[in-house]
Amino acid sequence: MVRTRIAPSPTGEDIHIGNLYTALINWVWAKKNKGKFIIRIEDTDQERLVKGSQQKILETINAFGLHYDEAPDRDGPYKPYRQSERLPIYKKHVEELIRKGAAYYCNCSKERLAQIRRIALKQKQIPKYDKHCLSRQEEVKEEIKKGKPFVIRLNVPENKEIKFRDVIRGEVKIMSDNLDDQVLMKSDGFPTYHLAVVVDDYLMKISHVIRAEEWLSSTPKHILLYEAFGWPLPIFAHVPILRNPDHSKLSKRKNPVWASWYLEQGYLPEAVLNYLALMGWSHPEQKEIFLMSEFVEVFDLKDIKAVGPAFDRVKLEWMNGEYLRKLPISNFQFLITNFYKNKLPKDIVIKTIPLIRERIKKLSDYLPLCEFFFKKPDRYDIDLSSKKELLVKVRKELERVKEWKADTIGQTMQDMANREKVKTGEFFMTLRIAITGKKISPPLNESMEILGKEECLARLDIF
RNA sequence: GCCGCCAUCGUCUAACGGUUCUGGACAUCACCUUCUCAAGGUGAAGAUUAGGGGUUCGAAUCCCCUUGGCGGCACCA
Repeated sequence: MVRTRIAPSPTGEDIHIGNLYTALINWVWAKKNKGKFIIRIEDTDQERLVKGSQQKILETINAFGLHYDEAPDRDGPYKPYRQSERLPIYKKHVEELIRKGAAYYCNCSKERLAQIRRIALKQKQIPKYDKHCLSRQEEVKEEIKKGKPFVIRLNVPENKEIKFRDVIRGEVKIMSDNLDDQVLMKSDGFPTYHLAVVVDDYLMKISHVIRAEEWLSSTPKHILLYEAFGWPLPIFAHVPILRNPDHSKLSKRKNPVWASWYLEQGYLPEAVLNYLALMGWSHPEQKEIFLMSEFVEVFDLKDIKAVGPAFDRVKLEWMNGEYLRKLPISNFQFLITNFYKNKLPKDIVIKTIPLIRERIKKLSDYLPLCEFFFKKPDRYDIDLSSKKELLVKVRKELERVKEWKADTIGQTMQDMANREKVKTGEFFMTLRIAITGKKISPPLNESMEILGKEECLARLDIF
């Protein structure tokens, strides 16, 4: 049984787009194998906890349509799915490690820790704990009994080669001497990530640990824990980290990173997911646009590349445009009215859609392009004061149009332009500005038809 | 600094030792279409496959070194 999981920390205002990418890969792999996709909230850092974060993260994952099987809000056979509710479990397991000699108590002061760190740095060595407390365990235990704060550390063996296989990267090797005696249990009684992740992944029967590359270097520590517990290793896959255009790690400064931002901008969830799927992976037939169902069909974990891809918002926009253009009109209408919180009159929106579907790349492009349908222009891109004479004539001409249809309006205007010896382009631009206020608009004749005769004449009256 | 991962057009990628003077997509540019902007169509430009050594009859593809990018080195995840 394939069981995958994402383990977000509720320390931000939403799920990071990079984490959404990891979620997608976990999700698709679970689906592909008819397995389960689990969400576990890793809230072991009490200081960085952000209120409402967990709920928002879950909400966003749902909004993107990544269905999950087990989670804090969904129950499941291995609950609870929030680490802060699993404290006794970690306590029990860390005690087992102590009995086995794989972990030990430490009550070194912050000052001492800082000092050995300083010295190591000065000697250009890896800053790591010097196992000072390991040789005085009995003493430490006495002090703990008296109420002195303590932590529990991983007892990293010396000079041991640690090897593991990563689906995406192949065999990864590292010498244990490069590893620190990581704190497993903090003085507040909460586990650190390293302990909690191993214990939970095992207890929750996670078959594939699919997470971002930033975890690659701490995986050896986790291997040590699996070995100490005598547990079999899950399959590891470290997916690439999404990058900014300059290839630095995707960050707030250079790109919007909260996943819901993309929804708020009017990107379609399917389009974002489709784009994300193309990060480090490509369709076997080189297709760029495909349904998630097809993605599930053809995806394979081992086909993901280990390179850090740049997140290109321009290509995302293109893809979103492709998705919008393929939408049936009724869906489109629903999305637009919904996007604008049902404040736009539906009947007009639906009429405008054929005019703008080829012109917008995201839902938020709609209003800037179509605002003139809902209200008179309050400013004009070009000063029309020199065109008054022409516009007065145009008004008279339009008034005589009996059948208020795009083609008759167009024909009438074209004839008039010819008669007045005004260049077609110039003529229509003048009229466009007068009606819409903008240099860029949907096709004019059709727009005028939608606006209606009365409204168009009214907009010309002011000249 | 140490450890690790990675390296094909500006960007995302294809190629799974030989149908490749590297193919596609986005972006760019030109032309066509056109009342604006798009969309669409056609085409162009863009990569001595980071550099250097090997292995091989043959290397973008395998190995080594260099360089560069990224990640990690917390009582954060």
